[in-house]
Amino acid sequence: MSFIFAEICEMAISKKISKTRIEQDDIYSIPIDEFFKSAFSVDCVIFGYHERELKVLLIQRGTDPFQDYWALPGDLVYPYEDLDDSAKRVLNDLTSLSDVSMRQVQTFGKVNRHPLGRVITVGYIALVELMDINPLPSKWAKQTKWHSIKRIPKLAFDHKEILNESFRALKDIIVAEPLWSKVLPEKFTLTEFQAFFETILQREFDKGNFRKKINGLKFLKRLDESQQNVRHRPSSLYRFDAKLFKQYRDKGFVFEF
Amino acid sequence: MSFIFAEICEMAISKKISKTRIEQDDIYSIPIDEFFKSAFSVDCVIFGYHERELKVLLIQRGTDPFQDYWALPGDLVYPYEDLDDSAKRVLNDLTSLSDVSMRQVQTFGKVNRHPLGRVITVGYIALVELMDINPLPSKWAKQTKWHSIKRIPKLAFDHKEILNESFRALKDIIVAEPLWSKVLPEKFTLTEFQAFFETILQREFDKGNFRKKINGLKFLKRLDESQQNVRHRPSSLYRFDAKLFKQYRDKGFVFEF
DNA sequence: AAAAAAATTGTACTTTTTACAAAAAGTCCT
DNA sequence: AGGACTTTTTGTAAAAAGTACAATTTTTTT
Repeated sequence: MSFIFAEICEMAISKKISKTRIEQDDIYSIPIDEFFKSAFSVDCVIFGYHERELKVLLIQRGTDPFQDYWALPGDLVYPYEDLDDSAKRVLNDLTSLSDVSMRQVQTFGKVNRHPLGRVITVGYIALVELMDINPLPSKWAKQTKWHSIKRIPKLAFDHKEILNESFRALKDIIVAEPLWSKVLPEKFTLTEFQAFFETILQREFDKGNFRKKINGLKFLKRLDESQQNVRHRPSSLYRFDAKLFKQYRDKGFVFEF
Repeated sequence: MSFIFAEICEMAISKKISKTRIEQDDIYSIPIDEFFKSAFSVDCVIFGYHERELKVLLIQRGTDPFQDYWALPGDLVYPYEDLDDSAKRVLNDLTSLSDVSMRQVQTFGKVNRHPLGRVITVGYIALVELMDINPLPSKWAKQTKWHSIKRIPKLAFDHKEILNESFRALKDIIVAEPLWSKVLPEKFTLTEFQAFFETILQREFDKGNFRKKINGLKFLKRLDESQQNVRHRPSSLYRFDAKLFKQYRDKGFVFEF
């Protein structure tokens, strides 16, 4: 299954669906049908993490409006589809990932945010390990590419605003949700663990103090193994225990940095 | 101007707009128009605070579906209306308040959340001083009433879930936004200030330690006045300085309890 | 004048944070 | 083998923040 938003846009242009907007005060003079000449979409901010680098998966639009602009992947919500499922579908179409949870961030509903009609869009985010993914080409996009969060090009529609809010939301979420477990290797060092937070929160921590803070968290289980093939003192490896973490979170645990 | 959602529902029943749902996998077999047979609404959780009491403004539905059930006030988003404005309109229709900011919380988009068709709804919250308001009767609701947050009746649609998420969001927001300034008298005592947080966060603080924590916050300006007509030692009065608070917040200030 | 009520201040103790330093455990090079 | 080097790991002392109360103050009421 693949995206159809672009095609609907083209039909909208030719058929002039929803192209005229009513701007009057007497609500009763608006035909009932007008309330249904609108659509909702989802836009997905897919963050990719790999070795201290945070990137965002963008597509380059192949059709008007905003032809050739970079944009967030997204699509209209299907009539028989739950909103959350719709975001999952977009992710799956683009990356073939199916077990990644998408998290709702915010809804954007300015009247003129889409030039072809009334489209309210819901922003979703996900965080994935960049190397797990081979972004699929999509017939309505010229290309699909990872962009460093530090160098985002001009984006179509209000996608820059959506991205900004999403990045802010990501920072809030990683202190409460174990997103690192989807992104770090199964066995990881505390330095890698720290780097994850430093990259996303865009600040640095004192090594000793960071360790002290996470020391005693039982869901980070120290193994009897060490790093191999490093040219310095090897670090102990740790493993994430999802069950124990669940207990922590149920009691209200969040990281506090 | 008044609500029309109920009327549209009735027309939907009689005309059977959107009553059938497509449940098939081949997206291309869905007529394009079907994508536009959907609507979005806003639902508003209007919290009212007054003297250590937190309430929610609910309406009792006068029409099907969910006739006689209590529900959150809400309406369809008009075709020419920004999403945020739509929430403001609902608040204004109900309370005549126009300068209260509504804050978006979350969007609810399950396919079957509305029995008459596909309606995605966006939840908004506001906090107001209960006594400032004389809730207006509305012709499509049997009555409008404040309900204590501790005794919420069974609600229509998925409104209980919306309310739960909204209350959680309110707790998050009051540590960052000066909502108390909309709800406390212009000159207030530190005890009143403390009671505000205790009521909404549903926990108690030590008097002395609470004062210590907010001591030195320059946006709480101690006045040369005291309480009058109390049967005990009168408390000093304080005033909120919005300008100074803005400086604090711009530097990332939040209350931490 | 004493009692009562709540505001306000103080105090001693514990815990957490912060900034650094020192020690440890490997590899690399001569 | 031994020292240089790099990074991990542990430690430590001072500062700051949080906690649980107790004592004091200021007013009204009896």
